Amino acid sequence: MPDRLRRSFFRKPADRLAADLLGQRLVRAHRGHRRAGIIVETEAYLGTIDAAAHTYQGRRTPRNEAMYADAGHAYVYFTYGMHHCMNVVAHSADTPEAVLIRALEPAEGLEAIRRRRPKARRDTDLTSGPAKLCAALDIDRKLNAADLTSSTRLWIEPGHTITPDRIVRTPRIGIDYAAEWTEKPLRFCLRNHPHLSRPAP
DNA sequence: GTGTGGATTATCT
DNA sequence: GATAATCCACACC
Repeated sequence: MPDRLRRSFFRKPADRLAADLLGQRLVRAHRGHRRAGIIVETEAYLGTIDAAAHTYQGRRTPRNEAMYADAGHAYVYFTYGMHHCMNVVAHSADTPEAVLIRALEPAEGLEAIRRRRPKARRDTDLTSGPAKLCAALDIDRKLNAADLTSSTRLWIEPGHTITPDRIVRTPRIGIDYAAEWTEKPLRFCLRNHPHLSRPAP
C-alpha cells in the first residue's frame, strides 16, 4: 500500500482541511497506471450553516449522502448536465463539511491526462478547474463515497509542506446566491500558481 | 486580454 | 419546471 494520508489528517473543520490539502498529491489509479496532480486550489463548504453548501440547513438527499460519511471519503457530484466535481469530506461522520478540489498541477500520467482533455490548448488548461480535473483524472460518480484512506482507485499522498505565507484566500467561485456566505474568504490558493482556475489577487 | 451566452441533464422542489 | 460549487467558443477591444 503506497504512503497516503490517513483518517486523522482529514478529521478537522473544512476550512482548516482546505488549507492543509494545498501541496498534497491527489492520485487516481486505474489498471496499474497512475495519474496524479498537486493540489493548488480548494474551497471549504462548512456544512449545515453554510448557505452555499449542498448540506445547508441539514439537507440530506441521495446526492449529498456521502457528505455525511466519515472524514476522508470522496463526495463526487454531477452538475450542469455534463460536469463532475470532487470533494474531500472533512470533520467527522454526520457533520457534513467538505472541501472542493478546484485545481491541480499535473504531476503524473500527462499523456493520459492530455487524452482526456483534448480541448486544452496549454498544460495550464488541463486541470485548472474542478470539472477539468475530474475529466483529466477520470473521476466520476463511480468514485462517489470512495474511502480515500483505503481505496485502490483514489487517494491522497503527502506532498510539500506549505507555509501560511504562500496561501491566498478569496471568496468562492460561482457562489452568487448565498447572502453573507457569498463573500466569505473560503477559497484557498497557492500564491501566484500558474495552474489556478482563476488568478487570485 | 475581457466579457457574454449556450451547452446539456441529473437532481431537487 | 427550475436550477446548477462549470467550461468553452466567439465577439469585441
